[in-house]
Amino acid sequence: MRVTSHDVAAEAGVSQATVARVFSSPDKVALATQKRVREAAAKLGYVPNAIARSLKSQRTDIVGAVVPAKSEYWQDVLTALSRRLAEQGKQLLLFPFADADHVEEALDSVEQYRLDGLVLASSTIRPEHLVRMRRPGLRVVAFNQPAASGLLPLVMVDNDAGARDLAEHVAAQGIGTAAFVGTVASASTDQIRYRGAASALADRGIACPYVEAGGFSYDAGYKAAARILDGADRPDAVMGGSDEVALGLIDGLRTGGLDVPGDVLVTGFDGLPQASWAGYDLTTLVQPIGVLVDATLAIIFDDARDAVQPERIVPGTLREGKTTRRGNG
Amino acid sequence: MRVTSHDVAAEAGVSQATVARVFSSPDKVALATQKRVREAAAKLGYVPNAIARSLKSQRTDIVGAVVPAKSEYWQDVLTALSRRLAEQGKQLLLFPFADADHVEEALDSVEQYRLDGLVLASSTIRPEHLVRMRRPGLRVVAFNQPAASGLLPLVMVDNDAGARDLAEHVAAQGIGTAAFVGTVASASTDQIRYRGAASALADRGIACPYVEAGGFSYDAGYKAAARILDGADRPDAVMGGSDEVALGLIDGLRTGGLDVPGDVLVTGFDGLPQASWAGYDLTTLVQPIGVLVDATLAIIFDDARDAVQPERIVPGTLREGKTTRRGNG
DNA sequence: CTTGACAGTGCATACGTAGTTATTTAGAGT
DNA sequence: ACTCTAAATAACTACGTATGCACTGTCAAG
Repeated sequence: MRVTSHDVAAEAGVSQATVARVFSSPDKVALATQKRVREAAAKLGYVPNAIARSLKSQRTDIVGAVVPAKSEYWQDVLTALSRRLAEQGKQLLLFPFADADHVEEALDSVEQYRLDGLVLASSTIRPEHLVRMRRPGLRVVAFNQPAASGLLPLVMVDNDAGARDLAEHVAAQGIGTAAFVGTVASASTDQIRYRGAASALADRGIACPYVEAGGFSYDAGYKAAARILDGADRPDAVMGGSDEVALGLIDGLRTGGLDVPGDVLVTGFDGLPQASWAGYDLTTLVQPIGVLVDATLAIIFDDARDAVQPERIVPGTLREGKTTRRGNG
Repeated sequence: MRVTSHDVAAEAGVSQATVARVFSSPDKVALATQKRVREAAAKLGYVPNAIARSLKSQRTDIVGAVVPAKSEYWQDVLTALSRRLAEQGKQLLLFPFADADHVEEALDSVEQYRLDGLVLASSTIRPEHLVRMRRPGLRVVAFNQPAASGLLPLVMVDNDAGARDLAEHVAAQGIGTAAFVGTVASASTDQIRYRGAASALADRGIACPYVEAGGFSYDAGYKAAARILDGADRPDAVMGGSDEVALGLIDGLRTGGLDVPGDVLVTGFDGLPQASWAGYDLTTLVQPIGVLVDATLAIIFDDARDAVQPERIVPGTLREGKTTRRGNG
């Protein structure tokens, strides 16, 4: 049998309402009474029931996150998100989906919970799904999802500027040709990153064809490397659409007998921990995950309910690794 | 204003009870009535309130997981866990903790939710914390946590057999000396893995001193490599206490000028995706995460409430990579 | 035609809390 | 001593659903 606030009230000789106040708004209860209630609670092993609290208060103190089940990048985001929430006494409820076709199911279960907020991650969530989540009383934030612009409050890294930074850095190493190996062509982040990079390279007279890896994974990058090796003219630099793809590219190119960075320069995007590993030391654009997460939570918990959709574009940081360090210069 | 089952009932011309039954036990409602109710629900945009359901039914359909905030291995476990739960219409609530000293806080918030089950992950959770979680009505399972044996239902990979398999495999490559680089000496998995490996090696007359990396991370392994390089007699093989540490070791040894596997063989433990990456191709013991997760959920949701603490020890699989492939043989 | 079984439905209630309103108590001013 | 006010507490209700119980109607067996 669970111990309820009524039991504690009886033990302490006060009303249930007083017990509730001790745990939710202690400043309204006399100090002596508080002490008595807390002692009774401790004696009986009372713990407030969050479910009942949520039903009454219409706040769950839970933020949901709709994320792809498999992705290194999102793991880091979720870690940061859940830690920040935990600091505020809130929790993170996961709604993973296997692939784009299963997003709908995840969203169905989201609606059952009266979440305080919802983070929509993954650029593979389609616009019609995004709009569907616009419900009164639910603060939704699209995370790193350019396609949500104008539809939902949005927080993302500056993909365009980041891609340009990377491209300029690569160009400065004195390359003649380049290639961009994207993840999935339909992903909106992919498109922006490619356009940014291609545009910056074009300004320097360097062509940059687009190659689709066909996935967000290491494997996709690894396989794409083979296609680049088989191609007629090998580029001097390969820009990966994400770190995962870039790491696969590096291993794929090296397996094919090329030296990175000796023969080919490689860049990534995201700033995964693995990108910093000594075996790769990848030049990449590090996303300021902490800043992004803070901005996300600010939108969710900000009392000022803006009429306009807030949109936060946060700059990333170029991290120079040895994958773009040519020769011994 | 939220749409409730009462609103739907009014719209469909039935009682609230019937609406509730349509969504929770449809077989008790006539098909014609069901259709009418569902149409009314669709028209009004009704979605059952999971909070209220939980309060009444005393089931949340939510499983909690107490996990360390930073760890590659647990990410994979959580992914598998949340996917399996999603298939059953259940959700995963995360309770991450930064380090062992913050476990208490995580457990405090666990108690507020009336979870259907709780997965305690991480070998750094202390026994006193484990026991505290034994509460009526809450199904707790210790995941890969040997120290929980006898205290809580337990699911884990066979660390001892796995370590022996790895050790025997390494020994078969014809090594003379070895070293075991553990993660954190106080972790119970670490101890079992070391003893298993050392015992198997001792049977073949190979000594295997223990080196503590001091952490579960790549960095810890990377730094431990320096200590091995500085040591008087360099071992022919280094066994990592986990894949993360082993990957750090490899890069650390290579940075120090050694060839892996040419000069030193390296093994890991866990079977991380990164261990299969071509750049490493680490020999490791792959944990059957799917089996472990299934066993965990079976304990949580099995109606048969055993008097005895169930204990499932699942064998892992040796994965031979090139880090233990000597020369060209 | 009666009876019993049973599917289908409505009524009423309870889950445990938070907040609203009403009541008591204490303290200060004259 | 007597009001007046503010603080502290109690009584009560609602949050939205699930479920036991009672009731109605249908159908088959006797």
